[in-house]
Amino acid sequence: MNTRFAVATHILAYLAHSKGQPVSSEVLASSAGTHPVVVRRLMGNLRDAGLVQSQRGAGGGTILARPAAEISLLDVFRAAQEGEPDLFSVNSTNPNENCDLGRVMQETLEGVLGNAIAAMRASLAAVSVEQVMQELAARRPNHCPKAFE
Amino acid sequence: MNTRFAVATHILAYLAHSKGQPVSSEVLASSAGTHPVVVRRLMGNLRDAGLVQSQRGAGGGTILARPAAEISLLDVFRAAQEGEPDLFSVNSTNPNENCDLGRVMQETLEGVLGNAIAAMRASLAAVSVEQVMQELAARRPNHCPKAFE
DNA sequence: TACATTTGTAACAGATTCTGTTACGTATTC
DNA sequence: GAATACGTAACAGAATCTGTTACAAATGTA
Repeated sequence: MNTRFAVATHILAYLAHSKGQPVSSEVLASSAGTHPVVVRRLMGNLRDAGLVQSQRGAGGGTILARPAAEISLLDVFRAAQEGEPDLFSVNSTNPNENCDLGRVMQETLEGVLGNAIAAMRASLAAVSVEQVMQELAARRPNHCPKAFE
Repeated sequence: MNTRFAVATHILAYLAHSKGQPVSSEVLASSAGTHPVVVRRLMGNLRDAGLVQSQRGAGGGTILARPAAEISLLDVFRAAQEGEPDLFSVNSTNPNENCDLGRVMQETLEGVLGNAIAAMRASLAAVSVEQVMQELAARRPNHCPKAFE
């Protein structure tokens, strides 16, 4: 699993914490331990998914497009992985041989994994960004004022 | 997800089908659509996990080390990914800054995903290699004699 | 014994992916 | 008009994955 999901969740939890106040990509990148362009790149996905709104120019930045309680981690996961190869797909080799055993194998495995994938999605859908933000705040009482305040 | 899981399942289903008869890496590779060395490399993992037994020399090859009904896809998954970075781990950046927000975030996300991962493992554990082999056989009545017989 | 077969393993190339970084145009505020 | 901040393209370095070659070791057979 790439870092997109963790960074996106980090960003959204931060935005949930600074209610309404636009946050710049530089501040978010500093908190998430990455580069501002990486944040802005991810932000494109979150914006397309309707999770955040950005504003250019001095004093600009990004805010949540809807209440943090109404953004699930499944929303975040889908937005972060949008346009990427499906993380849950069963990769097989076996291109277009004269035999379709590869395809049947892939379908069989996908059928086997179907229930597990649905369970994972349901688990992500049951947790909101606000819950994550509150758990983070609870677990770090007075640390790192620069990173998450 | 890399192709190891699919190839390993393919190999074991094949071995389950050719009961007791050793199968060479060349035949397995031809069926799985990959290279014999790839099969032998994977076979090292399956051997270490106690799922197969190999024999060198003329007439050698690989056989299942225990009945196919007693090998779950969770066994296969674990063996195939052994030594690889954990597929379910939440990768975050944030090395060793003065602040441990990255670690707390990772722990929080891993806590959130814990139930989903457990559900996925349970789903894999509930399916045996024999079931996969039978489903494959049922879904391809008379095709590809060279690939799976 | 000599030889063919097959595994075990190391080493490397090519492709792909991911992250970080630089660069620059555009929009917005003061 | 200047400073700020986003949006996006482009590229480099690292890492990963798969396929491939090469070769030693083991095993069965003539």
